[in-house]
Amino acid sequence: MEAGAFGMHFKREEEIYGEGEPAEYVYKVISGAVRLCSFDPEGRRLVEGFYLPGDLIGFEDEKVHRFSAEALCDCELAVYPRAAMERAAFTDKNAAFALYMLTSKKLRQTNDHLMVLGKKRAVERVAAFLLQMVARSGGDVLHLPMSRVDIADYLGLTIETVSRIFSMFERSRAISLSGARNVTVNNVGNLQSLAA
Amino acid sequence: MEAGAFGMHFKREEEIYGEGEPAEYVYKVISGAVRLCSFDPEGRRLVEGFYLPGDLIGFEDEKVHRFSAEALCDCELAVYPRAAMERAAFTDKNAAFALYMLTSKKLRQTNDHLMVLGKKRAVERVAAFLLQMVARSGGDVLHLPMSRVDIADYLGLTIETVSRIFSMFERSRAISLSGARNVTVNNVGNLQSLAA
DNA sequence: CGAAGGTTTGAACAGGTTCAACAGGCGTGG
DNA sequence: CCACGCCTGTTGAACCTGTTCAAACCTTCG
Repeated sequence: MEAGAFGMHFKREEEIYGEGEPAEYVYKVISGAVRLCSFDPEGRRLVEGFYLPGDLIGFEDEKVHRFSAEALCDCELAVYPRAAMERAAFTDKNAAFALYMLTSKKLRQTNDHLMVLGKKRAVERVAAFLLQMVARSGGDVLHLPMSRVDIADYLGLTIETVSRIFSMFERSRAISLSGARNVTVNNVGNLQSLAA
Repeated sequence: MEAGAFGMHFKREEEIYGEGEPAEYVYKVISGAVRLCSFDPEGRRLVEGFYLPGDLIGFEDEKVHRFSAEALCDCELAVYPRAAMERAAFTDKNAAFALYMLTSKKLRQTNDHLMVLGKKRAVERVAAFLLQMVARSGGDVLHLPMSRVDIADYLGLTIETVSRIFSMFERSRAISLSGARNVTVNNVGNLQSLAA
């Protein structure tokens, strides 16, 4: 998998790959952050997820990307030709097994997301989102790389609802805000009980 | 994969396996229908999907089932020991690749479900559900094996909303009902435009 | 045949959306 | 380096979709 890898830079809001394009490469986020999203026939956008350094994208598709990938901020990616990976998966049992494990993990994450969109109220969704960011960044002080629109489209809500709930959390001292994107989570337990 | 397979029968509402149980077997639906579901900490139930003859369940988990599987009606399943499959996946490149393809397909389905729960209105969700049933049964005359509660928990709605929308579709002649579970889809195009 | 559970329907309610106006921060250019 | 302008985010109020609560109606299964 390391063979043939090369680095690539993308600027803020730049498209890494588009929905429907042939899946030629797999990418690993080195620095920065990426969002995956897709549009329904009415043009409504769903954000599938956010990807931080260490995360892999582009492998979940078989021939064609079912999401578009966009840089949330300037970022650096390692790029792997997909053909080589497929070939490896087809001949090397370890590669194929690794690919299965990867897809299986992605499926697990998607199922969690499904539970959030299917059964949680707005407050629970936002709390779950913040907890997820805390867990992934490994600290209580967050600099969110994504906008309110991105969060809303990820949680199946509107920007107004997300914004209101951020404000509500700040009033209840569960979080502190300094600017819209700098969030300190003061009380993880509090959020956990809100996330249900 | 065929080696070591055996058949098993389950009665209506019987549990095939439970959430959290070690994933010892993989099952293929031979006859009848199955639902996969899981519960959130508050006890709210999400139905992950419905499985009809030919469908495979239990393979998407690594060690422990993340869903429980229950028989919607009396049904017959082919059972494969999971250990053998894992072993095959670990040693046989074709088996591992097949498992990857299977998981990848499941992931694609889950992403579609995600779009429905994240971005569709109630009418669109019910229309999408009916269209999916038409596509899978291969005919316009459906006998739904699942209750309104199951449909509601699958679509992230309440039984009342589902029931009302079925009635609405009947009034608009898009479908005909004879009993709650016998649905004839009269106008697929109509539903498609409603599903957005 | 009768009881129990599932379904339909109605009416009131509420959470989240929509529409609208304002505030604030950030980047850009002077 | 500051000021301006735009874009993002916040807040408010009215509205609407879907929920909740409640009652009647099947229907199906023992």
